[in-house]
Amino acid sequence: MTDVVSEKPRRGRPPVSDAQRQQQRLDISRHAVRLFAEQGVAATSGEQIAQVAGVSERTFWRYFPHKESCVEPLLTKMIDAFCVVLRAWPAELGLIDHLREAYSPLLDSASDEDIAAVLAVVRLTQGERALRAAYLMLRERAEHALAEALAERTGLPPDAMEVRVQAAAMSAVLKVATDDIARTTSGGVTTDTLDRHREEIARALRGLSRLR
Amino acid sequence: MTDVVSEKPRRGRPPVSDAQRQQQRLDISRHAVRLFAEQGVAATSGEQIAQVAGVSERTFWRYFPHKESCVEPLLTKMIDAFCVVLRAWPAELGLIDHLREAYSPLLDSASDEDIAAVLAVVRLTQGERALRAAYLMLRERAEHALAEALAERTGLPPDAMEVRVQAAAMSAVLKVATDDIARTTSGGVTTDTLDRHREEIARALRGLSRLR
DNA sequence: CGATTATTGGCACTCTCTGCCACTAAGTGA
DNA sequence: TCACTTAGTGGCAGAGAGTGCCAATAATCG
Repeated sequence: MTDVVSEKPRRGRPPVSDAQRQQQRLDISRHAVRLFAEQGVAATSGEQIAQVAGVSERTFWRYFPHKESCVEPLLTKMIDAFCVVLRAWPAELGLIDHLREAYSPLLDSASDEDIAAVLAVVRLTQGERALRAAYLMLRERAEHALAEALAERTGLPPDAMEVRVQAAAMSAVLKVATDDIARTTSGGVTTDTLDRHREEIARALRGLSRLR
Repeated sequence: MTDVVSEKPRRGRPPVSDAQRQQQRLDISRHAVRLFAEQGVAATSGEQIAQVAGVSERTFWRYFPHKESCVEPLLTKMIDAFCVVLRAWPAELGLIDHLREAYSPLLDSASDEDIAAVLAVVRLTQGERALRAAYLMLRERAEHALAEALAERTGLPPDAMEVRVQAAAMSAVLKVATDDIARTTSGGVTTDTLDRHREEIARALRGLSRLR
């Protein structure tokens, strides 16, 4: 017994790969978000989402423990992308400059439709309390990721007060900027939507440091 | 018709005063929070809360549209108190100094039991997702109040980007500090629990301004 | 193919929350 | 005091959210 966990003769049907599961979730997510936007969250039943997504209601509830978590896959896609950018933040560069350099590629990594869908969700959260709550939970998860990136950068432990405070502040700034972009971007997503978002973030970060 | 709204011959049973309604909500809230802490949120049914609070289940659901909103009255009591302190923040004083002067009276305005209950709730939100979501929603409501105070102080409109950003950042700092206090305060509430909280906030605010 | 394990779908059930209606409570003017 | 009017309460039925359980199916290996 050289390795406790590797002792796997592996018989029977193998579990579905994690990537495939994520893909399936994302798929259902897109359907759900469309319905949410068209009819509102309350008026969209789990049964209906399952139906348009082509799965049984039972499996739908297995993929999403709560109805509102349908927005999760789409939103985390965007938030995770931002975290990747953050983690690549070189020590010698200011954050704003780094964003200007690295944030644009985000446009390429996601389809226009997904970006539009994400903005639609954020816009929805302004009026739908349940969605807003789910959204805030996701942002807090992102806050932890942000704290880790910050910790790595500064050498402090990720649960150090200073790290957590700065992560929380940056996360809050991101939230405000994103809300603003979502609110003011009514129609389709053009190339400069994300450019505007990046500049908005940069501006907000500058505004933050002016806090006395 | 000197006044459009005052034209009220007022017949029939008058509505209960707002204060009375709040009191009733607070009352139920205390029962609910105790049950939540003892058994967990999921294991506590609306029927049970209604029973120990001495109202019918139907009226309970009228007072609280969602089970988790039972924590609202207790939490807003604390958050509102902080907003009052903020609104009294004189222009010539630094925030940290102002807190040191004005925050302590909070101790007098609420009973020890309520303070302990609030901390218990915040501690609960660390493990109970549904409660955390409700908590974050409340904090966001507080964020708006904070933005208004900030706007009044600076003369800017409350929806100006700079105001919203700073309010969001301060709100986030408050959240982190409160989480920390709730986590480290295991037993009873002593006089210096809030003192520690105040200093924690002050320290966090200083840490915030060090963000580059 | 047969054994084995993962995933799915169906069914029944509990719990949350709402609409509706009758009933009681608390006031008004006659 | 009695009608009258309005507000709040409780009961009941029902839709929807979500879960546990089990049978059916799918995927893999020998």
